[in-house]
Amino acid sequence: MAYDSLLDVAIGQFGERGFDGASTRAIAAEAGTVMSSITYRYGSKEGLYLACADHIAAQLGGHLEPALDRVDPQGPLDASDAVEAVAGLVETISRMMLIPDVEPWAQFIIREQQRPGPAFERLYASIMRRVTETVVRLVRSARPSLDESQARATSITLYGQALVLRAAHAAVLRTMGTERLSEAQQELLIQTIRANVYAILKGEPQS
Amino acid sequence: MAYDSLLDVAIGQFGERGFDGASTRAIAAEAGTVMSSITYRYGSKEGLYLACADHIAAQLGGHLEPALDRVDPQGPLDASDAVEAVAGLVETISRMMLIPDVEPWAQFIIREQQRPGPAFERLYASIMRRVTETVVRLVRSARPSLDESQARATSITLYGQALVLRAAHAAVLRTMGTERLSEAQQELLIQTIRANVYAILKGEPQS
DNA sequence: GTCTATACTACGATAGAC
DNA sequence: GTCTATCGTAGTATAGAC
Repeated sequence: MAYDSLLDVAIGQFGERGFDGASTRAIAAEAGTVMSSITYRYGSKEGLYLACADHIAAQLGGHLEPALDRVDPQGPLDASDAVEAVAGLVETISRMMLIPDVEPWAQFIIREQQRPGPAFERLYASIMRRVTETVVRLVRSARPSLDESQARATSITLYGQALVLRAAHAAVLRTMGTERLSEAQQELLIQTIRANVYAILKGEPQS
Repeated sequence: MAYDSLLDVAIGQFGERGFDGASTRAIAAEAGTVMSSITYRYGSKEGLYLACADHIAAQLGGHLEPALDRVDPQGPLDASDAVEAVAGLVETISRMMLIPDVEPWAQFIIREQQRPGPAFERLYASIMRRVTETVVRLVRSARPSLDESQARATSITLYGQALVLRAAHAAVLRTMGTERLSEAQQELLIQTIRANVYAILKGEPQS
């Protein structure tokens, strides 16, 4: 149990303070053990960091893979079914961004995106790639008039609407005029995003 | 000149490595001076950090205030003019996100958003607030059927489409299948965002 | 005003007790 | 396996030379 506790604490610390800023001593102390446990279990501070990335990827998978499985194995889709599928996926991602538990993961990933290293590689290969490629494929089904690049650009903007809830969390709170998002405010944001997905994917007559 | 150089270097280092990870010695050395200059000029490492926030706010203002001035003093707007104004503002913000010079500022701000402190306070008060409030006001003109909360939620999602270009830069590059965004790819992303703004703000008949 | 020298603290890693 | 003790390095801050 000390095992998982060490990882969870480390994700929080790395996310909050960055790789250099986080202290192995502080991580170990918060997890109720001593610094040399980290060396013993993970070899080094960097080993712990990579183990955090793998742990996050597994947790993200747990949240997203059920939704991905629901749309992934299917063949070519009817356009309006594809719109529905994208809206559902983006909603799932948006809801995830609002779960308190994912806050440390999100901070870790956002940090890692700014200067991607081996940890980002693992995250991308294990879960992010599947999410983006699935959305791109669905967007192409929803709007066949888009070419591959246009569908990829559109997918990025759809993702951005969910991402902003975490990446600019402080600004979101101020814009909504609160210190904590109420249930109703969260639902309003999610339904707004969902409506935008429909507007974006249906906004142009399909050829 | 050593003055500004110290700030620019510090913004890059703080953005990249975080407050704790950045070293005053390294910052001073990269700026061609010694660590004690920082103590002398800014009092402490934290004083330097706050000075960085003010410097960034001033630079952001230089990029955004001309566009804000263009739409701000006007009274109630025709809905389609308001849509046009929002599209122009979001485009300005999106283009800013893609300028190489703003990368260090963006990293600094994103970091600060994850655990906002006094530096975020300064950034928000001096420039971010004006941007968000202006967009909210324009969105309400563009879609009078939205109430205040809905307009705020919509504004957040519009901002998210620009933010993702920086906050998830590594994922954007992979999704677009490149290691650096070409001019054409940048333009594609911006035009996609612009089209989305139109789709979102015109997507519903106005009451 | 800018630098050198230094005080003090905390870091990651390792060796060895148990 | 888990802890204590310790090494070498690097951090911020300060005092004082020039």
